[in-house]
Amino acid sequence: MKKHPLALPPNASELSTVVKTFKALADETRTQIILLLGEGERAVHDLVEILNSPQSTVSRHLANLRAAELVTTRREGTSVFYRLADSHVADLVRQAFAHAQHESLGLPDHDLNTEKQKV
Amino acid sequence: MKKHPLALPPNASELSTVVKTFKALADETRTQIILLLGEGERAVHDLVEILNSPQSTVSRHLANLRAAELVTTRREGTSVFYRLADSHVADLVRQAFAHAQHESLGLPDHDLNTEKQKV
DNA sequence: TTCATATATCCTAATATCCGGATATTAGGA
DNA sequence: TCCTAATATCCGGATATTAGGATATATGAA
Repeated sequence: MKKHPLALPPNASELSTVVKTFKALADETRTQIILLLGEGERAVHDLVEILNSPQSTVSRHLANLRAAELVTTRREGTSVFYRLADSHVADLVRQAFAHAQHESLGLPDHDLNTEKQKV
Repeated sequence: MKKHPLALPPNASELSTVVKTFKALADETRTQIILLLGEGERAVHDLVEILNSPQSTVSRHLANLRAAELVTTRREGTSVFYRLADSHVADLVRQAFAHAQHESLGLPDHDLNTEKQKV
């Protein structure tokens, strides 16, 4: 497959959307929620139990993901079920994890800090 | 293709790494830098010019990306060239952009807010 | 050594984000 | 209507992130 040159000035609106997505995923609890929802929808109280975190906290994170349009809700009685808005997000997170496993082969690069130890 | 169940309790260290990566990408300037480096290495002063942003600001963002181990440096004389640490990050960003383009088909979902307009 | 260029880091104020208890809000049942 | 379970939102304090000018550091040349 050819390597796209990544058209330079990225569409401002797209860039904004992308950054919002990354912001939404830049939190352990939220990333965990995405992983969980990758297995199927879940009611809030289930997530609260699984994550073992106060209800208000979980709800806040869910609201965050909702605002970023990464998840969707469905109400059934008094419960609200959350699910992924689409499969792409889960793919993104999976890919990030795949990459996280790879790393570790960290040749220290040019080592900017220890440039020359001032005594 | 089969759907992986996404092994539940994600390895704590991996989760941490993933979140660090997302945090690093959760900024417009830094995402733009990654896009630029996706085309090849660049010296800091070039990035400063392209991004039209103060040198200290660009350098700070580069340090951030360096800390997240997403980029690598190489010095040549007084200039420092930055490049992607590996191709995965660029893939991740590309994928995020692809997703950003897709969206827009936003059926309002269950619309939690406008549940019932209190007058 | 002195100077100029290119970078990195320091410092401070402004913002943003986070947590979680307290308090709404909503739905359904008695 | 009153009560309870399930959620969402509010609030205030703690922490983190950001921007950018000022300053320090590194490199090469004169």
